Amino acid sequence: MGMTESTGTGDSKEILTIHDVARELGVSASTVSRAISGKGRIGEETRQRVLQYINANSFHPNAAARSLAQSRTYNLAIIMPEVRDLVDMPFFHTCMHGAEEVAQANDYDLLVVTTDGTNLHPLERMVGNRKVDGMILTRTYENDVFVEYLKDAGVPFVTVGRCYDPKVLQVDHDNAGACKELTMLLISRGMEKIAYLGGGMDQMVNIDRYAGFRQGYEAYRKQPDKRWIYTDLATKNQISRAVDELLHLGVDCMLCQDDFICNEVVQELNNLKVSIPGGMRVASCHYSRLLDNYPVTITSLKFDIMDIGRKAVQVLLDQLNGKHPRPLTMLDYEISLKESTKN
Amino acid sequence: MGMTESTGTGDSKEILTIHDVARELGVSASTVSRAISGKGRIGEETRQRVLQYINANSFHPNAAARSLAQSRTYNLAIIMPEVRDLVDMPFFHTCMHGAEEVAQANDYDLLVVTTDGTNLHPLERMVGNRKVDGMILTRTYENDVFVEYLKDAGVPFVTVGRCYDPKVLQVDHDNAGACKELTMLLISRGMEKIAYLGGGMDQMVNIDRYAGFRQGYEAYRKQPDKRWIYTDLATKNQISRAVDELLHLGVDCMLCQDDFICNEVVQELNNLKVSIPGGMRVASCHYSRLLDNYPVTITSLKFDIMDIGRKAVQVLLDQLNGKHPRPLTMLDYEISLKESTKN
DNA sequence: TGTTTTCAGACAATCGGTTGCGCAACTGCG
DNA sequence: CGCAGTTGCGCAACCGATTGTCTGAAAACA
Repeated sequence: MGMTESTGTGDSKEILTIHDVARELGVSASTVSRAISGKGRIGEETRQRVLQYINANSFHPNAAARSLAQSRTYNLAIIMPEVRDLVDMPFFHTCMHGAEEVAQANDYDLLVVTTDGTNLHPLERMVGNRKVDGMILTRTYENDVFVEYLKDAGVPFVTVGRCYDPKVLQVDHDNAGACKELTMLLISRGMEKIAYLGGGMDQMVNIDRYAGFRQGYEAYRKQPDKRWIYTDLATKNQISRAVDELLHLGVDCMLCQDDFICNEVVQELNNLKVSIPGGMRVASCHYSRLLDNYPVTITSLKFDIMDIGRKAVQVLLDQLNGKHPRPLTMLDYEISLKESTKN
Repeated sequence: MGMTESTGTGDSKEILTIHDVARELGVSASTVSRAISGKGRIGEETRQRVLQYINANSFHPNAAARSLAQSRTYNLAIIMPEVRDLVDMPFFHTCMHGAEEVAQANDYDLLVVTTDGTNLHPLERMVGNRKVDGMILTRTYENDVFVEYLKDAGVPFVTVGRCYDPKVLQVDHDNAGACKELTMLLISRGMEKIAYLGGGMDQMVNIDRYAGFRQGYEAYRKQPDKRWIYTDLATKNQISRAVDELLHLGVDCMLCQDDFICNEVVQELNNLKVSIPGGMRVASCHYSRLLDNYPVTITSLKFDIMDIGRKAVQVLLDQLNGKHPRPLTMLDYEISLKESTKN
């Protein structure tokens, strides 16, 4: 009843425009627009009438038209590395879900873009396109091409993990601080000779963790022996060999840069029938499910990864809304003290 | 030299419009548009001149304007489950990357949307919004709310994995066929008593695999003993107990519904000091890196997960472009015959 | 050379919102 | 009762592409 001029087929795929709504309510399109946005002068009564109609008929303003008029897309892009190194992917994916959560809560949408880290084309297209209001870079290198490009294209963006340029918006966990605290804790528990097993020193996160380890020692005015320190581990074999050598050097504890290395270390110790923590103490600078498979629970640092994505979007939205967030956002961590370092 | 009327600040953040290009070349905007799209009447010479200018100045037509005019966004959405069950996430993420790959290759962008599988609001917004041309549903249930909603909203979409409605666009691996073939292969290798370890029978994929197992037996006009069959395994404990019981029943081989179950089975056999394949044969209906950790290599079915995402987008784009793809796309599999089933 | 056909390309309307401006009605105050 | 100030809302000009229609010139034909 009362359908004024619909085609009558009731095919349910009709999508309303702001003009339809206006006509139906006997007001002008601009009034409807103002009712929705809440901006401009509009009577409270009319506003409610419009809002009610809109909800009842589940009207949503056309995104393209809105974005053309406002020069704002309500889209963000998250730039992901290629699926090559599968070990790291869970990190990026978790991060992405965090980002998506906050984006959705703010009526933004999230575009995923995969790149090999060198090819600028996809980025150029998105920038020229104006398809997004801002971007999240999930992996950056020293003197990153993407960072440089976005900087002088004037596109708002935020990096996940520390960026070499301190002026750039960035969100990171306090890797250095966390590793320092963990190292100090181990020392305070009587471990004198702590070995460090790390690698991939071209990545910020690894640089920071290693720095934290050294700071932990320095805080006690001590120094680790050079022979206890590995910063170039890449393959499983290298890790096993390092474990062997460290056992011969008689270290008290093996501090592993990440869950992957820690996993190998524990397996190697198992192979060698070295018990944990009886024969050797082990700790990891990053927790993941990989460390759940052992009978002994592993002492580790816990970082909430989703939070990194959440915070990245929050900071980016602040930026877009003209607030001026501090460039560096540091996220909290948690030290999970378990059996593997009982002394 | 030769800059006609730029502001001269050279701030590099100026973004060209089609009109800028037109003015610069002394043609009309419509000519530029036609040069880009290749549609409509346009001289080859002019066309090249425009194209060249566009490339040189890396001009990209504004996405919002284009999408307003064409009623086409060149966006697709992929609907992902919440991060709850972490075991399954790699599947969805891999799938997503496949989708993104093909989308990008076709100048489409991919929006990620996370939902709990019941809340229609995000979907309604995207549909009303007209923010995407089509959607990919990564997880569907019996009588899925999303499927039903999209069907009668008339939005093009494709499901990853089989859908209860055969008319819906869907992409899946031939789970039933693969499991049938694997079962037959095992029987042909002399395994008479094959146990099946599965669970989660509310999911299409599990239903199909179990069906395939039965078909494999039927093809030989044989029947597995009821006591060899588990279709309700959920926890690690249940799996260990099943393994125990099956050992007592003296089965020849344990066929595991997925990598997760297989992992547990192998670990339990290890615990019980049962050697593979000496003491027991093991096969998995799904390969993953989980199965790489053992000294013995595991016979399994290999499905290329990225391919599912790729194919989903291809099919969806075909649909959008007016081709009429068959509703069901079956993807190929590979049987990886390894030591764990040597007889 | 005159007429018809072909073709390149300009003009203008359109997509569906947003927003500055102006007009009318209403308020309050002297 | 008159005038300034406020308020509610409509008009119309955008935003930057696409596309149907129209024109003028060149090509083809007689």
